[in-house]
Amino acid sequence: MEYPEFPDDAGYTLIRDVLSGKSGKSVKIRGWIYRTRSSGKLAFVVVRDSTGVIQCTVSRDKVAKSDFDGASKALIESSVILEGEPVKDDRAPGGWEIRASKFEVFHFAETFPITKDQSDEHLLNNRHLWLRSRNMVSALKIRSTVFKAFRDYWTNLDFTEIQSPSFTTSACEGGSTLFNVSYDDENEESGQKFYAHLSQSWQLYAEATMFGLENIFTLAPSFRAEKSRTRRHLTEFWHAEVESAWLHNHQMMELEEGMIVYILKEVLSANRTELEFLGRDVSVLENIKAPFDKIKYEDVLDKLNSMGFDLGWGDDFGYKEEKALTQELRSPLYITHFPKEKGFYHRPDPSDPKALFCHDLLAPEGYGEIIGGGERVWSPDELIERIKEEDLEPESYGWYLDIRKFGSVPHSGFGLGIDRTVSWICGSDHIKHVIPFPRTMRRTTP
RNA sequence: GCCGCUGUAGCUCAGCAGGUCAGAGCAUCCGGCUGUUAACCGGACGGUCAUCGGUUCGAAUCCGAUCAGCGGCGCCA
Repeated sequence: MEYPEFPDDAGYTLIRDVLSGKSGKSVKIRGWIYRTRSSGKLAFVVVRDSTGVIQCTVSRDKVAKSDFDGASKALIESSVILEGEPVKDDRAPGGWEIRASKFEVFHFAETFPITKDQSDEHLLNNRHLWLRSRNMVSALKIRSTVFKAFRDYWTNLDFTEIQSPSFTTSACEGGSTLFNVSYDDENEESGQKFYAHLSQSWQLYAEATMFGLENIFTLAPSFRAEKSRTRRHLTEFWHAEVESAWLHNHQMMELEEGMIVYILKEVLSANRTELEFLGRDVSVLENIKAPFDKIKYEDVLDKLNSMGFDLGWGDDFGYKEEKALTQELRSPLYITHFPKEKGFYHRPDPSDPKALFCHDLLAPEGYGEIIGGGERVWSPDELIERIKEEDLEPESYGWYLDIRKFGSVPHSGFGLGIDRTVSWICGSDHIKHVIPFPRTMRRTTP
């Protein structure tokens, strides 16, 4: 295969600008073939770039023979460079087309494995190619805005972004969902089963880092070896977490509301086209305003029981319960004051010690939990007591307990599941549709 | 960990009371068409029916095991 020289690097027009009618009389476009049809004298080549798709007509009488031959035989995903006149034409999908005067196929693609007949499995096996699809491109643009908005919101509040390790020996959730990392040769000699775990959350590290910086956040992957096979779970997911000194649970909740509203505002302003391409009902997102409804755990029990469930104090809400609560909602919902068994690190409410100063934020429309957070236990003695109550060993929390011995203060924090949030914003039916290379229990490739 | 499902051509699937059942559409290739909207017309190419074993005169079809994958639950973000 002979490759052409590296083409001119200037003078190209984005397809988005051609479609908006802003371009001049003649434009140069570069991109990839999205669809193609041809007859003996006329080829219709729909070309995409990262900003859109546009139909190009290549007429045998109006271009060099080699250009027409190339346009006729090039397969989907061939890369092309073309010049021509933009024309408003209702016969073209999108309302505009380019009548080509030059049409160069930069690289003839082999037969693209993804055609109109698609299955989940095939698209996952060919994820490295499916990333070119308008679905993936739209979702990833929205995802990028969510990351940026999260970062901007907390930076504007003077929070400091920090990084915590992914290799750790501390568990913050149950040990059953920890990934083990081996250090091959050394393990065999020492008899050690593993070298470290992969982090499930930055929280323990955040509480240590907080004492210097006071207000901090991070954007990082977390790892959970759950055997979960649902549309809401990944084994490697992106975790946006915040920790703040001198802050009560209810104050943290207010900041979170502001964050959600800010993220939505940014996405609506930057990604309306993408939301609409994905078929999202944008009005739902437009109508979300703070403050969100807040309901205590024990009141949720009553509400669910009145809907036909049979729950008592201490029972957890499964997805069925979450779905029942959020299916008809159009705005996020807070649940607070969970039973203290939910987490040893959350601070019990002094006026109701069986319940915690903590909260979950449930996304509406049946999407369910996207945030878990709360006020942390700050008294060293109380923390040790809580660890023992939960049948955990204080010895395994050595340095985490240590930080409480030196000027402990009240503080709160939360974790936001970014992928779940993007999934909700996109109106996606599966979390794996909004991350480039999803990782689940049975898929680590491509 | 538990429950359920799937595996037949490159892709999507049909065929499964066992006996011309190796099929269709799409893709690809060849031919045709000056306006197509993942077009249309004609032709060609294409499969150890996931793997291994069993039942049977005979297995894509029934049974078992294995492998791969998908969905849901519990748990969580």
